[in-house]
Amino acid sequence: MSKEISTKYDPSEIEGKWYEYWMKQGLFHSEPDEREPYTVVIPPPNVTGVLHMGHMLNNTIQDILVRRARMMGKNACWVPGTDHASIATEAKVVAKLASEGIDKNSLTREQFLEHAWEWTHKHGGIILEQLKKLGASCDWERTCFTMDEKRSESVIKVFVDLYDKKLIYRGIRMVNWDPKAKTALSDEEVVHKEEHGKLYYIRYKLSPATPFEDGGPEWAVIATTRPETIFGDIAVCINPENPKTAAFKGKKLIVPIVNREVPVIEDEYVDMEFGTGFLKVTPAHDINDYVLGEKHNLEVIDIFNDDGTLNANGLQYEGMDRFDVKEKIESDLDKLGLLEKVENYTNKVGYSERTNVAVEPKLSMQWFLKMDELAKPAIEAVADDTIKFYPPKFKNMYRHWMENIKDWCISRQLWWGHRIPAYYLPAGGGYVVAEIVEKALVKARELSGNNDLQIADLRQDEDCLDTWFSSWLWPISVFDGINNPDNDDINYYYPTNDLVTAPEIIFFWVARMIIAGYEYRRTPCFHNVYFTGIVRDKIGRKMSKSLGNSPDPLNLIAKYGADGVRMGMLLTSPAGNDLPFDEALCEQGRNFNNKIWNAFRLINSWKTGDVPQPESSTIAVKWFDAVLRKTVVEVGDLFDKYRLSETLMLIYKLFWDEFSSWYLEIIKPAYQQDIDSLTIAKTKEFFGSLLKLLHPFMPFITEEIWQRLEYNVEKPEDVTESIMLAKMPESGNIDESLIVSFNTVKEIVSNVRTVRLQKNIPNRENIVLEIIGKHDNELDSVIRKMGNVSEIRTVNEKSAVSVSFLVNTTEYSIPVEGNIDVEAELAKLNDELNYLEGFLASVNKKLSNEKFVANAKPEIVENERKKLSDTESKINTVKEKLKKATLLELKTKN
RNA sequence: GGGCCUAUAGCUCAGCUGGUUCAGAGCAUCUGCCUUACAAGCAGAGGGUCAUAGGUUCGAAUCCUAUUGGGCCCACCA
Repeated sequence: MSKEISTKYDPSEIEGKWYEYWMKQGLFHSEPDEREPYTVVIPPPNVTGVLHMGHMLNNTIQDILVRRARMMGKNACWVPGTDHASIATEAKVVAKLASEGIDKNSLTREQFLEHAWEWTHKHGGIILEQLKKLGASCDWERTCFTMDEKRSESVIKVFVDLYDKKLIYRGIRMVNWDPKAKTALSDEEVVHKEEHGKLYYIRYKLSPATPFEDGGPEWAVIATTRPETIFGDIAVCINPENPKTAAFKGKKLIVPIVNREVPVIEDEYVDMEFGTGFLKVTPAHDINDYVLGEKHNLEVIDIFNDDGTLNANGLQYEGMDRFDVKEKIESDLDKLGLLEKVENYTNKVGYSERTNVAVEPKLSMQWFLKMDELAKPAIEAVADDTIKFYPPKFKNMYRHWMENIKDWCISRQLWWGHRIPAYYLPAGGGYVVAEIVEKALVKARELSGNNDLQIADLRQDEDCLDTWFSSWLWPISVFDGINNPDNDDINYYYPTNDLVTAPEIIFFWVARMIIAGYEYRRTPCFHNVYFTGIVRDKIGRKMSKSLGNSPDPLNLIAKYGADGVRMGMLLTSPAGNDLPFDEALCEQGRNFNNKIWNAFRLINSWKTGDVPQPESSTIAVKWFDAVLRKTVVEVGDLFDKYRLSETLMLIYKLFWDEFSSWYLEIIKPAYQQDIDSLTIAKTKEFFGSLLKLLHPFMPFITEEIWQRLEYNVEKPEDVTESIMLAKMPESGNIDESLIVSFNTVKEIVSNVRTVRLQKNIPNRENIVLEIIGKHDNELDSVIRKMGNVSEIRTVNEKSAVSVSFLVNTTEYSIPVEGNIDVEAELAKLNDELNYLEGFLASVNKKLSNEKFVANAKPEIVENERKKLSDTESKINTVKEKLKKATLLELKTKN
């Protein structure tokens, strides 16, 4: 190792080298064995996605947990994979086709899927390669895809199973319909825009069938933003509590133009303050009206074609576009004298993200999963902490949602996904559900009693399943536990241990996985859920592609190294809190890398010689050993609480402050002197322990230095054993008293340094330290070395010209040359006295308060008494100093 | 509108069941240093009425109530 080592740590070569080495050695791979398993399944990113800061954070945390578990002697297995993300991927493929001038609607399902697979193969898995740059220690041999063979089979199997359990049913539901693309949209694909529209006040005449006895009003006035939907009106609703509309209870009204007689119904849903208090009920074209309609058992009249024009229910308006009808009907109503007034009105209208046309609520037949029974064990598991949430505040949210859970609409009008295994018989003959079409045929023949039915007679449902319907099985399906519920992997690795994910998918994903876990394994699917925050930019905006405010993680890695970026992310991300990301944090991470690197350079440069161990080194070794053990305990506690930021900060301080600034400085031999063999051995051992503690956070640099430190090697091929296989340091007995007395030493040294700075005494210049009072001299060798003190002597009277300071109740004094600023000294002492006397007064006040002495716990009262005596003694010392200083001032003046 | 969370140094956060780890950490700032590991560094210093107003208590950053500000989730008003 005679080669010059750079003063700057350069991660660029090192990181790639070690990742390759780990892979080659198969260190990420796990097989069941007799060790305790530790399992994490990755939240599968979109198969065609690219790495963003959210992934960076999420996967860094997983890697930290996994690497630590591995070094704690567990058989750690982190299963990676990707999600087919039906909506997002299909949208991307549609857009790509459109850019080539191909309309999705012109393709058959098979043709489209061919394009989609092509796209998936081309862009798929890029993100997994990016994760490797980050250092993710996933078991890549186990990589899964939600649409690969085993996972698809699992999904279909579960669908059939739930259907057979009568938990899946078909039902009508309001979907967001895009009349231009002629497709249903998910809520996520709808953007709400403020729109300046109109509010129409329309007269609905009273039906002659239900007249007012004594000549009441001729009509009810109804305010609506959508007069074109009157063809679908089936009722008018009022609030039963509303006095303004009470006269119309039980009456019937005539829908204008349509001339349909509809009842006045009553429901609390109606806002008494809005409009006139009358609400027209159009169940087919408004979600709330639909709910009302269901509740009151109303007929549903759909008035639109798929392209947004009116159908036959629109009477003479049939074939016209919805927006044209709106205008036409306004003037027609006006002509009929049924339009009372029109007001300007601003409301929010949903637009299709893709085609930018107003979304039309539309009823359609969908598949649903009954949730209430399935949810029960999942509610309990979180409530009783069988599954723990970090931070726990999300328990409330979870419970609230789960207790009000609605049936899950699992069908999507998309092609990219798992096609629903339902097969329709010809001519309204019903349908059957089966894993494969051959089985479906058997069932269909049974159902119809027609043995001549052929596969070709069956028509498979066009829809595919919600993406989450495959991801909810993820912790089970990655171990093939659906298809082979008793295989070795699932028996060993399941339940998984920790899940790391974002709180925004707590319902989409986390809750449903828990449900599936109980339904298919009767056990929790994981024990702990760590919720990360949202990565935001400096001004607090969520990082997103559309805002363009997200740095490219790979660029950051190139700039600061993966270890640096990992540390940057971790420094500021307590569980569940948002992470205001700032590149400066990566800089801090990089700087820390450099610090570690240089500590290594220092130790590496020492030559071991046949010299005795200096007393200060003996002490330093004992002391650091104690501090290290103590930190190991604290690190364990923090990990148990998933307080990763704090853990990293703790190790950071251990390395930077305790190890580098104190320990290394104490044991550092004088220039060109050798170090003793005892100290160097212990130092390397300490450094190794520090590297191990740091490894989960900063895998690359720790491996690099570990190899050089332990084995003096430069090439990975020379390696005997990776740090990944090393055992985490253990705590053992901690010499607490040494830590305490060392802290006093630190304080003394720090004061000495302050005096040097204030009095312009260069560090290389020796000083003498005088002690007035009680002092334990066991650690004096450390004070000598760190303060560059030539002599420490106990005196009764300190030197006349000196600067002194107080540590605990002992006064320390440094004789200085020349004059000292007595006035400043006096002022300082007076300040100190004032403070102490004020403090004393407050302590006295407490102690003279009978209620305090009577009610407070004895140890607390005792403590106050101790404070009292300590403060009194300090005051005496300060007064003494003041007296002398005053004398001195007089002397100098004379 | 319903529910949940939150407010502590310039920034990001600790501060556990009220009382010496009660006002703390890192970063940033300021001062002095190119000291033979590291200027991506070393040594030192300053900085907060713990959002506001009440209350409980011998004692409140900590518990309660209200107000204000911030955030999140759900439902979204014809």
